[in-house]
Order: sequence, then structure tokens, then C-alpha cells
Amino acid sequence: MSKAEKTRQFIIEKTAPVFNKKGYVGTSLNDMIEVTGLTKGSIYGNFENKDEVMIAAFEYNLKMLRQRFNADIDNKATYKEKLYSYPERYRAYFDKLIISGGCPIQNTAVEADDTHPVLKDMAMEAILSWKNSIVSLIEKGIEAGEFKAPGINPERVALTMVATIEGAVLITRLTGRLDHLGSIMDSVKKMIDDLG
Amino acid sequence: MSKAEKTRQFIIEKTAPVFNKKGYVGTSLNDMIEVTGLTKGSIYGNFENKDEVMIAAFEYNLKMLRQRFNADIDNKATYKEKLYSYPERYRAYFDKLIISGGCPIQNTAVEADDTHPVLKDMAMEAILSWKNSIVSLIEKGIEAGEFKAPGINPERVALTMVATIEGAVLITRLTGRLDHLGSIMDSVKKMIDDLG
DNA sequence: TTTAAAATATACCGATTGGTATAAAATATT
DNA sequence: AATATTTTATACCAATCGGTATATTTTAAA
Repeated sequence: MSKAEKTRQFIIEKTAPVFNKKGYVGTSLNDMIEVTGLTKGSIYGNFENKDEVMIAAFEYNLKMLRQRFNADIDNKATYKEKLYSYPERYRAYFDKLIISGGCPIQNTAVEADDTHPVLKDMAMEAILSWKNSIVSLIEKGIEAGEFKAPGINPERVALTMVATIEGAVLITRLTGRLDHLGSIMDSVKKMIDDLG
Repeated sequence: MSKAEKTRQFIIEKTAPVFNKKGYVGTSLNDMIEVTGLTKGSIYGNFENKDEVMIAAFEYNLKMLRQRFNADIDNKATYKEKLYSYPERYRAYFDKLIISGGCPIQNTAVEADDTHPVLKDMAMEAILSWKNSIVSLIEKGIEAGEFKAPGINPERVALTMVATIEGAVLITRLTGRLDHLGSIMDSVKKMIDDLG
């Protein structure tokens, strides 16, 4: 890894939480200078413009989030346990999620929605791929004979799980009430239990 | 209503959707001038600063949203039907919700979260009051003998409903898939049905 | 160790930001 | 209709915005 590549990575890692907290327009070049300790020239030597940094930062935030969950899911034996990972891990890692500014998909979605088509597409792809991975876990669970409830609609369950979890992040960050997160995660668990 | 009061109201109504779409930092004074057709002096003659306009705009957006749902709920006879209003109305009014920039609580929550404590508090109060109104409908439904399922936890159900609906708005705005909204609203309906 | 190249710092750019002072116009009061 | 008051328009302000050109330093190659 060359010096430039290291610096590039350094900039991404340092600015990623700032972008996640303050948003794209809310994060200024001065914020980026402050948090990296670098200068304008150093940043623009490694990135074309602010847009490029923020896109890289979003991808980084996403990668971190996925790693956290996938690592846990891979360690589980049954598909039910794999699905449980979401309500369980959200409970356990919520502190860290708060520190880093919340769910990057949600933050990006809300901001980019009416303003930044490229970023919006990235957020869309992220949330759909998350949904699809849940669909896949449910389908495999059905095949494996784990989920036996009649008339399971994997698409609908997956969408509802994702929606509920995103809503839970919103409510919990807003109210600071971890017990609310717990309540909603209990409901998500019940959705999984209802699969049979 | 004096001229100034009319102008004040006019400014709020015109800027409210812009604030909801572009966010607080994303909406500039020029945006406000453009959308109202007024001048800087006219705006600052009626408001102390940008902050005051945006807070008034948030309150206006919230009032509009509440009116829409409360009008429908009041027309329903049973508590079950009243609760149904949410999944049904979200389906019906989603076009308008998109045009006006999405759910103001969600937008405000995500942006103000780490940046604007006053606004954050307002969003928090809004979402908790929504939750509480659902709790109240469930409790009254139990008293009235409508909901008979054993061990109903009104708080948990209300929180989950709110979370799921907010998540649904997020997903639907991001993907543009109205069928996804429909799927998730079916799940919300099922939550209500599960009350017995 | 000298040289070529890459990476970083500094100084500057025009445009836009939110906000203010003041002048002009419109409204309300008498 | 004349006057007092409120409301609106214009011109300006310093500060900050994202971005660039260039000089300097640091790294890599010969």
C-alpha cells in the first residue's frame, strides 16, 4: 500500500463518521480538514472532489456495518439463529451505532432522496441487497425444514423486518430509549418465531 | 389576520415542502426567496432568522400530517378500524407524501439528530405523541372488548407499528416500489388483527 | 546520492452563505 | 386626506463555501 493509498484510506476512515452524523451538505471541507488533521491540498491530491470522498465514506460505513452482521450470521448453525442475529446484534451494538452516527443507509436515504440521485441509488441498492439476503435466509430455512408455517411470504417478511429495524433505529436514536429498542426487537424476534 | 400574519403564513406554507425535501442546512435563503417570490427583507421582517422559519415549517408539516390521519380516524366507529387507518391511509396518500418530501418526523429526526437539539426534541415529541395515541387506541379497544388476545402489550405494539411504518416510508421512497409499501402495510394490518 | 515523481502545504479564487442597515412603499389610524 | 406605523425592497456585510494553481516537501527509483 503506497503512501497515497494509505492517506486515501485514512481520509475515508476519519471522515466517514462525520459524513454519517452531519450529512453530505452539512459536512464542510473544513470539517474534513479538522478531523483528518490534513490540509486541503492533501485531500484534493487524493480525491477529485468532496463528492468522491463522501461516496467512498458511505461505502466504508456500509462495509463496516455488513462485516459486523455477516461475521455473526456466519457463526450460527441454523437459519433461525442466523435471522435472530439481527434483533440480537442491533441490541448489542447500538452504542457503537450511535457513536458512528446511526444507520448509514437511513441517513443517506433521507438526505439523498430528493437531492443526490447517485447516492440515492447506492442507498437503494444497499437496502435491497440487505432485504434479499434475508429473503434468501428464509427460503433456505424453508428448504431445510426449519420454517414450516403455512403460506410464508419471504419477500414480505424480509421487507417488514428491514422496515421495522430501520424504524427502531430512528426511534431509539431520537428518544435515547434503549428499552424501546428492546421492545421493537422483541417484535422482530416474534416475526421470526412466526415462521414456524 | 393582518397583512404580516398572512405573509408569515404564506412563507411557512411555501417553504415547508422545501425544508422537508432539502433539509435545514440544504435549504438556503435563496431557495426561500425563490419559492415565495418575496425578498430577503420581507422574510426577515416576519421572522427572526432562518431557524425560526424552519421550526415553523416543521410544525406546519406535522400539523398537516396529523390532520390527514385524525380526520380519518375520527370517522371510524371501532378501534380496530381506527387502527386500520394507518396502513390504509399510508397506502392511499403516499403520492402526496412523496411530493411534499416524505415524513417530516423522519426527515427532521435524521438531520437534527446530531446537529440541532431543539429540532431533535420536537421530532422526538412528535413521534412519542404518535406512539401514545396508538397506545391509547389499543387500550380503549381492550376496554371495549374489541381486542381479546391474551397478554397484549400496547406499548410494544404501538412502538412496532410506528417503527414499521417509518421504515416503510424509507424503503418506499428509496425504491419507488409501491408494492413494497403494500407488503409492509399488510404486515401492519396483521399486527392489528393479532390483537384479537 | 542524485534525480524524478508523487504527495502535501499554502495562498488564493469567485460564488454563496446567513444576516443587517436603511430606504421605499404599503397599510392602518386619526 | 394627513400622519404614524408597519411591511417590504435594495444594497451591502463579513464569513464560509467548494475548488484550484503553485510552491514545497517527502517518497521512490536509478
